[in-house]
Amino acid sequence: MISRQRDVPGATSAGPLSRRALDRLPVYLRRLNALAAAGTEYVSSTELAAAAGASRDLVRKDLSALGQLGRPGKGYPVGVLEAAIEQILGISTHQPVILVGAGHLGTALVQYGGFAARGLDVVSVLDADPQRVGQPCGQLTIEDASRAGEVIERTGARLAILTVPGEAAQLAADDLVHHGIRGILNFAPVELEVPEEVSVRVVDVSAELQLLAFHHISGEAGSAR
Amino acid sequence: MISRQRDVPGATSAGPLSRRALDRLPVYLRRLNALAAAGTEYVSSTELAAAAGASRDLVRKDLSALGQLGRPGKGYPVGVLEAAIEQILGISTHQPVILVGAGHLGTALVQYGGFAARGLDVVSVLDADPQRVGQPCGQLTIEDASRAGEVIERTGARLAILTVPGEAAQLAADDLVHHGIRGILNFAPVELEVPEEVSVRVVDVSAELQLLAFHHISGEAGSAR
DNA sequence: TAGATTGTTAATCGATTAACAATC
DNA sequence: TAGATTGTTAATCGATTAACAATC
Repeated sequence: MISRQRDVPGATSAGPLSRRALDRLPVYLRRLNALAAAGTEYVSSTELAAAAGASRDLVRKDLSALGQLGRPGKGYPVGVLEAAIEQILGISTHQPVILVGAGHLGTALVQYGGFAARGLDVVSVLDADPQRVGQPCGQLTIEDASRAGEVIERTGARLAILTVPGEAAQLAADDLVHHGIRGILNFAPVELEVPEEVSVRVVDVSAELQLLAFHHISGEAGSAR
Repeated sequence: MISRQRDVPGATSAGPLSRRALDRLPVYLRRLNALAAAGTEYVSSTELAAAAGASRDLVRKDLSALGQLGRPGKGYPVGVLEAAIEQILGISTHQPVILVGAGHLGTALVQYGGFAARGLDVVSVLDADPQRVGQPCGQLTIEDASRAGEVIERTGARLAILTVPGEAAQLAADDLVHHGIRGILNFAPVELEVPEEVSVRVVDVSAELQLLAFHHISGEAGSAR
């Protein structure tokens, strides 16, 4: 179940990125974006550590996997580090994403806007409810979910956000995969069965809140990340 | 930064639960709920493993921390295991939760319904926009975020879901903590600074999607959980 | 009994922290 | 130079897997 370690395609050079390190890259990147906007030139591992809730040793370890980007005594050049992480995460290549399930959650995500800054374009919203088809959702118009094949072909999307009810999720996923989707961000509280070559990430909101409640009850403190 | 290991208060007996094991409990529970509803009496570690995307050895290890609940040759009694996990996660004690930020995402979560089954009641929705105050949101009526103190006192909530824009998140969190909130589920793409005794869990949707895109590009396969 | 499956210990693996020389 | 901070190796820690006797 644990991902096999594998070389990162676009990596400048240097060592392997652990699975956990990879999870932290977007967090570092968010901070770097803010620092770049503010015109800051260098950032220390200590500062990035505070932003990510990690130790500074860990930050240095993570970043050393991208190459020798830092300058002893000064820190890491913001722009260079930003570019290196963006390259690893493939942001330069703008990627089309489709969203299936135009309920409140789907609508929230379409309007969220945070995707564009990360190289991801929501190019189509689909829904199975004929009543919703044709209605606006953000800047887009809701399309018929039964036409997912056409939409995927037209947009070239390989990623999908799935915000349909739990009982509809597996069928929807099957359809998406059948038509070429290779990565699914699943908001339905259901474990999807997909072919080996398809990646799935699960966002289970109630599980998160339940664990938070547990942490709270048991007196656990601090960032429960 | 890593949570200190600590004895679980309501634990029947038995060993310590690792942080990762704790994360898996809600997943097991979801499956157990379904099995119980179907009238199944016993479930094997193999079946739970398939549902959770873990190995069956790991499932047995996790569950052994709850006590010797299984029967060799038969499996785990569904009802007993269900009750044990619910007790650990504190579901029996229904907990009030408030939600701050009644945009699309907040509305989606209020209407989501999956919380109730997990012992969590969304008892109030708040928003800072005077235009929204007084309007309905699911079964509730939106209240004024500036009155968070009164609401928290009235409802006794110690948990909050934060679905406000990123730039408003820290101020909102400060206010909530000031009025007694001790756990925050944060959807804003911002690292919150909170006192040590407050727990925060972050749900960063665009980071998840970005990582998914990365997995996809780099040809990584399978459940990227 | 034979087959299945648990609970637990030991072995492995991966990730984090500690330490420190090298460098600005 | 002195102080700060990186990059990297070794030590520690925690989590997962493997193995197997005990039990239904």
